[in-house]
Amino acid sequence: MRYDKGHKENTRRHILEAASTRFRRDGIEAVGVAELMSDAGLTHGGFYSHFSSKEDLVRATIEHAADGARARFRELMNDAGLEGWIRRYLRPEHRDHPERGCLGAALVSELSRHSATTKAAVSQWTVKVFDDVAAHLPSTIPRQKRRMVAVGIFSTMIGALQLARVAPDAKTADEALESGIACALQLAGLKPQSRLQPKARTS
Amino acid sequence: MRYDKGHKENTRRHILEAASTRFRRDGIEAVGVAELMSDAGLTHGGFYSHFSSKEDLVRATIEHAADGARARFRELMNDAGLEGWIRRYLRPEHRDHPERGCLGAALVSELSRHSATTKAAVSQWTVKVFDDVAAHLPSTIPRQKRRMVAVGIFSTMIGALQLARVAPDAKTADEALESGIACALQLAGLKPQSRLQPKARTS
DNA sequence: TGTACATCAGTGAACGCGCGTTCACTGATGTAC
DNA sequence: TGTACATCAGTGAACGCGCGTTCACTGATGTAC
Repeated sequence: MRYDKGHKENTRRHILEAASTRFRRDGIEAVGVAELMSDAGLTHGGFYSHFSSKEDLVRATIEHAADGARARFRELMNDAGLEGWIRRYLRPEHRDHPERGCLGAALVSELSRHSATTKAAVSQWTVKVFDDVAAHLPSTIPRQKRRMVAVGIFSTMIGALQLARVAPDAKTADEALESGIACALQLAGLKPQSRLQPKARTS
Repeated sequence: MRYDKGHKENTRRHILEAASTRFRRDGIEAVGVAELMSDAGLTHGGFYSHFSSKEDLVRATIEHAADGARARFRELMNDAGLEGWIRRYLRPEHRDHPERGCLGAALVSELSRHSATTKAAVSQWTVKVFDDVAAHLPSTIPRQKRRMVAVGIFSTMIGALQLARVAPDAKTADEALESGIACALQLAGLKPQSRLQPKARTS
């Protein structure tokens, strides 16, 4: 068969989305190219007409996921503000479904061992997160501290989510999320006296 | 040859130490059993008289590393206090040498995809860290908030270290560490007005 | 309008390789007699 | 004291398997004439 204009680009996007889900769920190394292509409804041989190597796919997946994440970040920040974003990032559904969540939290320690090019793709995304968070901090945070606070808030969030994911029981896992929320809010200068329990939130 | 009493236990410890270093440097999945045994000066066949599987080694390595980490934590906490520990954890040497540093920071996102038994080993360690940190918080932190603050501080630290490790340039990487220190200290109620620069520290 | 050819996304067999694991074996030494 | 045997940590060849990557091929359709 011969394909529509735009067909190949569509296929590429399908592969990227399959990779994004699989990588977050199982880790990069644990997922094979053949498995991935089969998820996208294709056979493995065609992979190399889309990407030059698996590592190239990893880089492209990070960039693809970062674009999506940033768009969702902005939407949410407008709807629910910084506090809403923090609570949403650290809710139990996010902990329990890494395959639909933050690629950074799912893969950061694995990615730190990848190529400089791949790490640069991650870092371009984290730098944007820092900027976005800094821009939404309350005006009580002095200008020269905003970036530092933004980096600290995101460190707390990504760390708390990962600790929650290795917790062996619900109590420890919930505690990690709740502590992350309370501490991130405190750093942001929001509700320093806030209750420990996060509000129940739905998507 | 026939071996000394205690020889086998010694060999086991050598394997655990080789695994601990290699896993932190390259990730668990990237390191083969044969490679590991060769690091320990042995051939791969003998591996299974020490461990029932690679996953069993992973669990044992976490427990081994946790014992060492806790001993070092206590020593440092007595010498330098909570602030000293935070600064030491987030110093550039730790970022640049994961193979000699915190196993949790190096492997947490990979470990979240391992067996429940393995995750339980990680979590037993994190729970002890939380207890140790909570016990060393200044008395200004109210009793019922201490544990939450301890969890938040460690989340910030482990998150900041990982973000520093994916940073593509020295400036971004240093910023992550410095922000982590400043925010961890603020959460701990230590020097909320502290400078952004960490003190230069040596081992 | 009809025919021959070019295009090119996707197919699937095959490659060399390293993985985790198994197992028959080695050989130095302790023990039984 | 001397000899035969048991022990057991470690050896290294071999297993089946799945990996990333390559490549000759397919076949539906667009294009040239």
